[in-house]
This record gives sequence, C-alpha cells and structure tokens, in this order.
Amino acid sequence: MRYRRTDIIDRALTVLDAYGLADLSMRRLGSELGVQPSALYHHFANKQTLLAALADEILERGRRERSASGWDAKVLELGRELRDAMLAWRDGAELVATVHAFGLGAARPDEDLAEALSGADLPEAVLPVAVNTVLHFVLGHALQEQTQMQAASVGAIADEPRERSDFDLGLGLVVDGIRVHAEVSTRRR
Amino acid sequence: MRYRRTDIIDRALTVLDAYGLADLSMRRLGSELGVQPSALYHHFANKQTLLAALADEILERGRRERSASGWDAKVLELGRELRDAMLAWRDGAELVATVHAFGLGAARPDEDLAEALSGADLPEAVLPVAVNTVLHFVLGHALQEQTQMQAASVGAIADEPRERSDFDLGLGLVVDGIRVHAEVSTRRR
DNA sequence: ACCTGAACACCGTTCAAGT
DNA sequence: ACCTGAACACCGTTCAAGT
Repeated sequence: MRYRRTDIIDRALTVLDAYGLADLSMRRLGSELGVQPSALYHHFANKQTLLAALADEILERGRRERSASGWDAKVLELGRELRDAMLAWRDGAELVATVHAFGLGAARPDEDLAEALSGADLPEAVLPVAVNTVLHFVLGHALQEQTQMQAASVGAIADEPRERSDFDLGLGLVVDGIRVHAEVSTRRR
Repeated sequence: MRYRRTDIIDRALTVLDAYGLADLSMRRLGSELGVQPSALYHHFANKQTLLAALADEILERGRRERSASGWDAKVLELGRELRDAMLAWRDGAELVATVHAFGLGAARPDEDLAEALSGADLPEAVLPVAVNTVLHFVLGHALQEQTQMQAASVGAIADEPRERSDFDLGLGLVVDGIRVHAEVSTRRR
C-alpha cells in the first residue's frame, strides 16, 4: 500500500473523529493504514506537523460561501464559520486551538479576520491586537462548548443541560479608545 | 523520604519551571523526589489531578491585594492578576488553560470574575457568558504572550521584537444589548 | 519514492507486597 | 500512611536496509 500525504490526512481525520485526539498516535494511525509507524515520517517531519496539517484541513473543509457586507457582519460570519468547522470533528476545537497556540498551521483565519477588521478603520498597529482578541474568544469558546458537549454525551446526562450556550454573545473591542463590535453565535446546533 | 501532597506540588512546580510542561512526567517527578513513580499515586489519583492542583497553586501564589472599586476596574484588576500569575511560571498559561478547558481545577477565577461582573447589573442568565468571555480572552492572550516570549528566548532572536503586545487592550462585551467594558493590560513586563 | 524492522529512550497506571 | 518492584500496555522518533 503506497500512500500520499492527502491519504494520510484523510485517514487521520477519520481516526480523530472515531477515537479522539488522545488516541490519535503515530503508531495507531500507521496500523490503521496497514503500515509501520515509521512510514509516516516519510510524509511528515513529525507528529506536530501532521497535526498542523490536520487543523488546516478541518478549517478548509469548513469553508463556506460568505455573503456578509459590513465589516462587523463579516467578523460575525467568520467567527461562526470557524466555530462550526471546529465543532464538526471530535476534539476539533482542541486540535485547532493547540496548533494555533504553538504558532503552527496556516494563517488563514488570521488573514481573513484581518481583512474583515480592516474595514473598521483601526490604526494599523492595533489591527493585529483586534484579530487576536476575536480569535482567542472564538477558539476559547468553541473549546469550552465542545468540552461540555462531549462531557455531557459521556454518562453525565444527569447534569442539567447547560443553558449558557443558548445566547447570542456580542464581542466588542475597545482598543486605544476605538470601538470595534462583532457577534459570535453560541446557539446550540 | 516520606512526603505530603504539598511537598509534591512544590517540587512539581520547580520541575515545571526548570524543564517545562512536556518534561513534567510522573516518572521524572518521582526521580526528582527520589521516589518510585508509583508512590505519587498514593497522593494523587492520576496525573490530571496533579496538574489541576498545580494550576490551583499557581493561581493561589499569584494572588494580590485588590483595591479596585468600580466593577470594570475590578475586572481589569482580576485579569491582570490572573495573567501575571500564569506568566510567572514556565508554561504556566498552557497549564492553567488546559486544566480549565477540561473543567478541572478550582473555580476561583470564575467566582471572582462573577463577583466583579455582578456589579454591572447584567441579567442573571447572562452573567456566566460574560465571565467566560473575559476568562477566554485572558487565558488565550496569556497563552499567546507566553508562547511568543518563550519562542523568542529560544534562538529566534533574529525576528523583530513583536510590538503588538505593547498595548493596553480593552475588552468590551455586548450581551443582549447590554454593554460591559473591561481592560486587560498586555504591556511587556 | 515509499516502506520495513528493529531499536532507543521514554510514557501513565496498577497492584501485590513491604515498613 | 507511604513506599517499592515489577509488570502492562503503550508512546515519538531514528535509521539502516529493502523494493
């Protein structure tokens, strides 16, 4: 069996979704492909690189048509797309957040957000701060949503269904006195 | 050598600070204490529990006198305290963020923030959303600050010193039409 | 180009047994 | 109460060698 990079990423995604991030080991992925673990190192320098490629693929597959016109509506739209992309896969938020925290993976969401936020006429130096703040919020919130969803699906059905995710939450920034405003949906799907 | 829980936490913190979270293994901590790794399981049910206790200790040691009076000044003060507490230890932000994401560790920061934000007269149901948003922002931002600090201290001195952390960043919330405002310092120490 | 086989240096956790 | 010793079932990564 001879594989290409994309084959391995595809299979890694199904393993992720079926068994979770903790069980996505190089050895497990290898055996799932019917291949020695060492064979994977022909395609990826190390596990981190593979995970970064996985995170990119998750975001890529979550891409949607974008129709919003105002800069704040654009930010909202991007936040929703990002969140939905991560929540579509088991441990997706954890994977993407980890990869992002370590500065790996594509800068796609950063660029898209920067493009949207550039419509807010922020001072140039302040734009990256705004991008990061929105991104932190979306990643952190999705991480928590997913953790709670998955915790709820494992036995702890006894706990009252958390209601705090049932709001539309507005995120505003005030950077050097300039107000930025955007919203991120946290409604249950 | 007979140890108590607190001895182990103390030593774990020095190992964390010296070698980082990735090298803080039960085996390594055991050998650092001159004890079999299995001995640690007399004091902690598992590694996750130990890490949660470590996160709590980091926040506890970072506690400061609080003097702010307005609710928004209180939120700012708490955010700064939290951030400084995490940045005081190698991988401190990663540790605390991970423990928090998995719903472990003390609910201390949540309670403190809820107390501060309760002064904003938000609808009851909306308070936890505001708490989580501020917390996500502070954790996510500290995580990124620390990652970049540590990346910069390892060889990559060539890169231009990132200037985007040199701002006071304001975080505003708009929840169900009600405005909340707080600030978090991102100045270099 | 892609993979095998074997090795290296590790992990977290359990459990009977010791003092 | 606290620890040892040994075991179980794993890890990521490297590297010579094969096709």
